Amino acid sequence: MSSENLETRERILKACWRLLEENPGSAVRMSDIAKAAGISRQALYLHFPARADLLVATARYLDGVLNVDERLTASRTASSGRARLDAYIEAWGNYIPQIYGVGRAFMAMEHTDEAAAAAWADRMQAMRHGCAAAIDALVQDGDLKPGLEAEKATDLLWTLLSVRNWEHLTKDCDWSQQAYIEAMKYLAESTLVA
Amino acid sequence: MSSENLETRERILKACWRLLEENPGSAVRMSDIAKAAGISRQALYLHFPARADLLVATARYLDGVLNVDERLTASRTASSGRARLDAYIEAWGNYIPQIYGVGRAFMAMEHTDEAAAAAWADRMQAMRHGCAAAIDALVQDGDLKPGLEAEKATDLLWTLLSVRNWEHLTKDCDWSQQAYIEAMKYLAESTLVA
DNA sequence: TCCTTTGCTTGACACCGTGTAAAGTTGACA
DNA sequence: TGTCAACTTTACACGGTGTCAAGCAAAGGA
Repeated sequence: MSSENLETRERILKACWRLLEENPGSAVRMSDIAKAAGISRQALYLHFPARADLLVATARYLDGVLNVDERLTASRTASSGRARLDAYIEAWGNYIPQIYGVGRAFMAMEHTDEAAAAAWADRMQAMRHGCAAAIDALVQDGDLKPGLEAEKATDLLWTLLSVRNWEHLTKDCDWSQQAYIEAMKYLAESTLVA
Repeated sequence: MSSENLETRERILKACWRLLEENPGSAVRMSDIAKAAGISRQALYLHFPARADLLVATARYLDGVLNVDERLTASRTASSGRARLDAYIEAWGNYIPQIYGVGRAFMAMEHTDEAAAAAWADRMQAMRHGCAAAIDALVQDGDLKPGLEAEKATDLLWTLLSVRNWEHLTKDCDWSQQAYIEAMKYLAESTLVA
């Protein structure tokens, strides 16, 4: 039964993920997810007491399936600060499209749901740590732009690499993923690197 | 009666503006606005058939009161392309905080309300024209970064100057307005100007 | 003076999506 | 046989938007 439980749970998470990927932005309701998972709406609430909880679980599930840690730690092995910055931009920038559906759902809820806002802010804070580490590597090499504090540089990189900016460039401006990555590298390099 | 009508309308718009400024992000309901304007909720619907219409009218009202055109056209008189870029960043960047309340309300509605999304997209498109004009001035001077197409440069500037980025830096990163303006000028100059 | 129109009020209600509550069904397993 | 766990069905409360209908008060013209 407990295994059945886990199977159902995973079916829910997969369904949630799929629906969010398919309709990024448009409202995906609890009833839609339940239907897609092949269970009743109420069974869904037995597994996840609130919509925000389901989103958080889906995000964690994605982290596991997509191997975030591995992707992002790859950038840590870079030899120089510059290389590390590039690797980080590439890793994170290519991760965004895969979490975009869930991220968009979080961002839509942010305005109304305190828990969702906190969960998303938390994930973005974790991303900021990656930015800080990349900037730190630059500092170690003495390659941070002169006159720029590490803290400010981190904030700038964090802002540049926001999901919103990715959305804006790839959706509103119709840029390719590759063009986005290259632009981010260019922006980061020309504003943060000595 | 017609003058009374206009007075009421303006009272509504002012109340709406004030409430959105005071509670940026938090939910401002139609009933809140009606109460603040000193009328019944239904009278509010007599003036504005839907929440989105009220937001649109409030935005237009702000444009008039705050003299957007004058602010933004000031940048057109700049002597050089570089100066014009700086002037535009300053004008728009200092305009953002004043429209932030309304903007935030629009952005919160974007996900659910088609009309609101279109209205906000329209306003942002107008802002893009300003970016395009600034980039064009750079091109005229032969000062656009070599290898960078005008279209791409416009998209980049448009993205950099998004309300989201202003929000991120001043709210999430706790930057001062001045620091924001300077950073934007720095980013634009070092990535777009030859 | 009466009558119409205008701008508003009060009160009720439908709709939608989230979340809660309660009672019933099914199958595994001791 | 009985219990428990996972799930189902049905029903409902709540909050916010938007609609509908009836009524009221004051301005202004005949």
